[in-house]
Amino acid sequence: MRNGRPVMPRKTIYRLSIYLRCLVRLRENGIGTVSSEALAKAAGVKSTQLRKDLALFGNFGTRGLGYDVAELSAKISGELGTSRLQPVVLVGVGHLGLALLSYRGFEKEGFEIVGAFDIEPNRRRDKKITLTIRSIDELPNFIVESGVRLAILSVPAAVAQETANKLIASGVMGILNFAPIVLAVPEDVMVNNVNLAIELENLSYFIQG
Amino acid sequence: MRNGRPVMPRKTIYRLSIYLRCLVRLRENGIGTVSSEALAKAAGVKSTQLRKDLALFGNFGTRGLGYDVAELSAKISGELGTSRLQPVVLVGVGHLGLALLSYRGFEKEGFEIVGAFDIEPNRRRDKKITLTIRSIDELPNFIVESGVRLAILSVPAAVAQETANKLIASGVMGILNFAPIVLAVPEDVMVNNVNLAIELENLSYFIQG
DNA sequence: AAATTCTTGTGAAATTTTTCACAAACACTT
DNA sequence: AAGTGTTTGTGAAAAATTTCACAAGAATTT
Repeated sequence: MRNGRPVMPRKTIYRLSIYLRCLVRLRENGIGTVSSEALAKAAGVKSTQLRKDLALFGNFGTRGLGYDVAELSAKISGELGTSRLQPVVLVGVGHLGLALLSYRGFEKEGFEIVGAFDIEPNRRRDKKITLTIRSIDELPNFIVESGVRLAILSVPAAVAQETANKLIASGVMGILNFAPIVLAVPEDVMVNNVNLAIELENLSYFIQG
Repeated sequence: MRNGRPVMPRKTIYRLSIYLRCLVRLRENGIGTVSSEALAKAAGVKSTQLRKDLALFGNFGTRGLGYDVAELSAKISGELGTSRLQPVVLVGVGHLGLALLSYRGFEKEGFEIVGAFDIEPNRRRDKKITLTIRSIDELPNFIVESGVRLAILSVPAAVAQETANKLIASGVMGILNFAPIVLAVPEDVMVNNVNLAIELENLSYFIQG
């Protein structure tokens, strides 16, 4: 258990995110009710898996009818904790970091980048952005004062571990890591890695033939 | 089996990529031999898992000593099919696509973006890039003629499916998909999804408390 | 060269995750 | 209001993945 709720497998949480996006799309299309079969198909999973996933935190369906799109959206959203806007800091404003800052998708999905940091805040950057880029030195204070718990780490591999250490020391609990190394962190800190080269390598293996 | 080789689980392939990166780092540090215990620790897995993973395609270790870093690197690299440079096309040159083009990390990892396509190739872009951006109309011919099998898809969600269809019709077998939708593809086509909002949502769930 | 230490490779056990199969519950039709 | 059809929720089975435990092999020491 975790805060009185059952801990759900990480895979289930990923799938809940996918279900939620499908539900949002259904709602945009004015669809009020959906069966597990239809929703599962949209999400690319089996219907039994969808039902098992949902069963982990409640019974929301109506037999013979399906799920109420709006209600299920709200339940999943509540479960994921994305009901309200989540603040995030971004550390490392190179090519990738800059793109993430420019990417307007996050806010639509419930996340707001409230601070951007770089070792060289005044370095020349081609793109115009609205958010001020601060020095890494300001990072600890900013995190402590703002209470932000999530960070996007897009610094070079060579400094990723030390930067992560700073983030954690200041109170960050979750790191979305783009640096191609395995970060060593305390077990109550969560790291999700995004490594594009590994994803390509993976594709490359499976299409050989 | 797959071309006479045993098919390995997708998870194993991901881990092989991670092992390979750790090995490269070890070699850079002049380390010639490594035990499964040490390598597993660097990769963030258990040593038995590492050994099981390797056992799927050969026996490379020396009991009492460990693995030869250079030899194991070569074996994994060969298995993953990353021994030679892999060509990739990039479709959709918006914020994210542009960042990926600027990102010099791919070439270092064995991939080369040989073509970039956008529905609006001459749209004003802040960043300077060396690669010519072509019209989407040229996409099918380019893929057929160049024989590229891998694509990075960074177009808006609304046109992702139809763009994927074009790619597949021209012969693309693997798609790294950044659009936040589940693509419907034939079963011999492989899709890896990268969805940053979902990764953040996932972190957000696990740090609540 | 025997003993000791280390480390791999692997069968078996444990765990996790997915899928099956179907009773129970509800909607809709007649 | 009974009958028919649909869809959920779930116990049980199956499959996949991870971990354990240890024999076997090789290096190193004595």
